[in-house]
Amino acid sequence: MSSPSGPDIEEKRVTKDEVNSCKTEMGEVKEENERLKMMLEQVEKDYHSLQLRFFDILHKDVPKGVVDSSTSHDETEEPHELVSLCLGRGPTEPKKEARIGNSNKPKEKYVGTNLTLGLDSKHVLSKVVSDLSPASSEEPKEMEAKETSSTNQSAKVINVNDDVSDQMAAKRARVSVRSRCDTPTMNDGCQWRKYGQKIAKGNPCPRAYYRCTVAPTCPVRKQVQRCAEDLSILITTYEGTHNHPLPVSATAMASTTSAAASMLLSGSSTSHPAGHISASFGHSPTTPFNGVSFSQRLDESRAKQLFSPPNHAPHLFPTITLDLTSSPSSSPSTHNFHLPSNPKFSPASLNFCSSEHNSMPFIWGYGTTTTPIDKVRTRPVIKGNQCFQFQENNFYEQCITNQTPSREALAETITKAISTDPSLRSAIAAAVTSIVGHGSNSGNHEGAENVLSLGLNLKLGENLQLASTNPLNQNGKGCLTGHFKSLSSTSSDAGKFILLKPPLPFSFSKSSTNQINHYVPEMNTHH
DNA sequence: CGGTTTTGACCGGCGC
DNA sequence: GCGCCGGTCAAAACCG
Repeated sequence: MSSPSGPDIEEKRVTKDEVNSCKTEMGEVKEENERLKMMLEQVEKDYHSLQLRFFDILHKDVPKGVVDSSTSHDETEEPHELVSLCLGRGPTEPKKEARIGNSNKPKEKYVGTNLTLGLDSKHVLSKVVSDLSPASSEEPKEMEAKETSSTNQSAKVINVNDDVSDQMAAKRARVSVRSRCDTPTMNDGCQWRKYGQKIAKGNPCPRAYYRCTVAPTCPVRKQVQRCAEDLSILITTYEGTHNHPLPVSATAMASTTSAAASMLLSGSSTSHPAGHISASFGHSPTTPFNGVSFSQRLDESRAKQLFSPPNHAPHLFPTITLDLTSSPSSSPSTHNFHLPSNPKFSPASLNFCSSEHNSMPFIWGYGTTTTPIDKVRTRPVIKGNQCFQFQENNFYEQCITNQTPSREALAETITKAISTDPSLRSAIAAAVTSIVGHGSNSGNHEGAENVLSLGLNLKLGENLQLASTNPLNQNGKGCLTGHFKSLSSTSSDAGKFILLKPPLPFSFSKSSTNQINHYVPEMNTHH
């Protein structure tokens, strides 16, 4: 009783060993944190340089008077509201636009500056959106002017850019999303009303036309059609600009498409004025690296093969396609879409492919339809919305097997990609700035570091929380319904989960497991 | 009863 | 000028 027995000593040794191992673990974690900090700093630097570049480009390329008046105003008019989506331009009625466009020969003047597919938070995002496209910042104003007819500022903007906006009105960017989906339509969180259906030439499947009914004046439309080559693939093409706050699930979709669009914009307006942007993430053979592969290429034939929206009329608008279909055993190029391409506006293409998930993958920010929290915990690397798909499965495996070099490799690869790929940078900038702006406007001056971490934007999360209660979001059908329903439902975990998911197309993770452990409790504070 | 879907008609652009 | 085609309209049907 008095002297410690053998087992006791053994226990002490064990605990000492445990302590030591914990210490070493702590050390490793610290090192990892340092690495991640470095990575964040690098991304931050890239972001800032990108921002500067945007300003430079704008000052050079954009006609005078287009940008300035629209960027610095009415941000103070409204409190920090919900993030709303701008997909293209839609201030005027389509028919009117078409007529205006005809008179002005818009097709010859397609430039990136007039394309608006960006987040349109009334002030948060104006910075980047206006950077990407001056028209975008004036767009909501035009709409407000239409609706209220009393906003002087809006009138000013319209007057200043009358010609420009008229031309732009006829030149809207489109975002086409290809996804595997069994249901007739993909539920993207918005409320749509079907107003027409046509059987397009070359595709036995009818094309359905939908109009956004969240707001009566919302000009956004979408077309839904199954791919003739693969009926399991649903192609949804968005066109127009929401002029109302969006439900949470819609913002997720919106930011995804807007990021893709900004990629299109930057690519078409700066680097590749004439052309095809075909950025492929996930299966590119060019830089396969620890399961991470980035590539950007100007491969016309491939772009045509893969990404041309099916049977669309000659594209009056530049179109970017997000390919969310997966091709588990082969590269996306094994999809053989022999589709007409537009001679005037070649489609820009993004390919977000995962190697395994085959329906609406992380692009929406939720890796799985079931118990996302559990997934996060059991798969430590997942940061939720890794929307530029880093072939996450391979990545998981490596990380799970403690191949830390893969993380560094990832950081390196990401950094390289960001620093060398202007399109990617612009897309990232759009996404990041949307959060930065939001955070700063709401008094959270934690900066880009916060922005770049996962689920960091609490203010945004709050907004989303409000939005998630929006009954408009209850379409109850579509292949994303499972995601969004569960995420916005009252069921605790899933609902909480979405609140901290920034509806962004990008997510940069600071760390792995421990990050998430911090992350999850934070979510609860908003519930 | 209000909102949505269906579906044939209509319109405009484009190519020949 | 004509026909083809994509996109939209709008009345009727449908649904909760």
